[in-house]
Amino acid sequence: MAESRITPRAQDFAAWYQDVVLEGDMAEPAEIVKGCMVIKPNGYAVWEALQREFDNRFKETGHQNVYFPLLIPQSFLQKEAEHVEGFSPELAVVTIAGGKELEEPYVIRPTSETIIGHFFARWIQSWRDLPVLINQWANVVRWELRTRMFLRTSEFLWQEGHTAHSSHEEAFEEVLRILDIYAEVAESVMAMPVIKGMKTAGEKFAGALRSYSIEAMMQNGLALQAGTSHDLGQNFGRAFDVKFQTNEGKLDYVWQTSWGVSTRLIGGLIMTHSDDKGLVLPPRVAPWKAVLVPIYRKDEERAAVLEAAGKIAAELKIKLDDREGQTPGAKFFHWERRGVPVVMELGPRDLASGNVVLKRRDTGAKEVVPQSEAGARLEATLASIQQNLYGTAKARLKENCVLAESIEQIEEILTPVTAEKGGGKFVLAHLKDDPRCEERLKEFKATIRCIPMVDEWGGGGKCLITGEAVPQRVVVAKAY
RNA sequence: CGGGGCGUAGCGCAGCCUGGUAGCGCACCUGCCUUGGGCGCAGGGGGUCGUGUGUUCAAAUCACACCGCCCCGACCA
Repeated sequence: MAESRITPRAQDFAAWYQDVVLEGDMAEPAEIVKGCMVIKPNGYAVWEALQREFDNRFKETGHQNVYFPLLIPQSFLQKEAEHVEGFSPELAVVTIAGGKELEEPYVIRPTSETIIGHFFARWIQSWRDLPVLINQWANVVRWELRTRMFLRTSEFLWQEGHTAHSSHEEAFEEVLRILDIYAEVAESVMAMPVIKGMKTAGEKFAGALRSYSIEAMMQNGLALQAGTSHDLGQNFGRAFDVKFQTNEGKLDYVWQTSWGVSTRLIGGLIMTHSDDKGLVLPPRVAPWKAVLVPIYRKDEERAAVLEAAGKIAAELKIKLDDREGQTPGAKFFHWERRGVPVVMELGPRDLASGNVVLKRRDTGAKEVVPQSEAGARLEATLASIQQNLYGTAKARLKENCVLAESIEQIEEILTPVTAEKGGGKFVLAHLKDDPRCEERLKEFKATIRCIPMVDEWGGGGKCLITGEAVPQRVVVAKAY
């Protein structure tokens, strides 16, 4: 009967996640292409919603979209020492094209700093050419050993912003401006609370001076890096000879930034809100805000109900599920699994009373409202769902941020944590940004996720490993 | 890439040990009937048994190799 094929979260979180993705019709593994996935309409529509939100904000802050080649000469990667070292293991390389071995192989872009650096050098001569503020929506390939749909696949979709500035101050402002945009979209659109912070030297982008990220907490307590913004300093400017003449007539290398969010966000969205019944989508990213299911027994009812339902659906701009041969019950389950925020019902009883039934996905609560107020009630309910999802996620994040005063205590908190079993926490502890600390944490598979930009955890102390004074606590967690 | 599991109809599985030419449930199609949380009955369609090689009179079944997926580990958005 009403048997959910979705593994309960408490039983196996990793299996639950996969079930939700599949049952929610978001994506499926591209079993013929290793480590890749097919994003299905219900999943791609969420990506399009996110694209719109980000793209609008990028445009509002002066960025323009561009497109650079998928293939990058292999030698380009090697121009920045740290960059090549960081990406080499995961590159896919094209060595043959047009039936002939290439003189110089192309790598399929894992990210575009290098090829963009090359063109920046051609475009930029004077301080008057700066800043350059561009963004591209693209696919990238990083050969991953272990993949999970949306969270880590060998090919994924993202946006990568690349900017060049005449001063470090200006570049750094850009880095933070973008990080704010990422946090704002995550929280207000995706209803996914995040912690903004700086990455440690060991976790930063290969080739960057400093990296910043937003870190979200999944329902199993694991951390998910949901967006990154990098201060590249002059590293790529030097590597690609991107020089400009200052207004004092001197030559200097440009100061660059790069920043990105990917389809991984969808994985984060799923693991933040969904439940044992399946996908739960915040209204602001849901492909369908509401679906109307008509209910009827006899042919006379059928005609009347469908006519009224069609009118309501058209008026409210929602989907009418008028498929034949499916019972209403089957339809309810269908849309529930797919995360539709509100499912409305209209049957003979409602026709007689002039009402319509609204059922919200997050709480499962049903409400009967007059048809004349349906539009207003729907809007209010959607707003309430959006708020409720954020509130729940925010409360979970708060509850699962805990303090620790020794490395053993951190270990004790995080050791039982796994992706399947959950139980994860964000442990706030005094640790220095130092390889010795990260080595120790690695023993129990935890990492310093970030050094929060806003310290809500009581300021400085002594590093639990090195004993040196540190200005604030850092976030330690197990992560995807 | 190492360890473990899996691969048979769209999905979930049985059959494999003990070789003899493929079956069940759901889904799908047709008809009737039903429809306020996964209706029912009757009839019907659909499978290179992941791929390849080998053993054999005969391979889903035995052997070897490869591919893919899932979980665990090392590497990462």
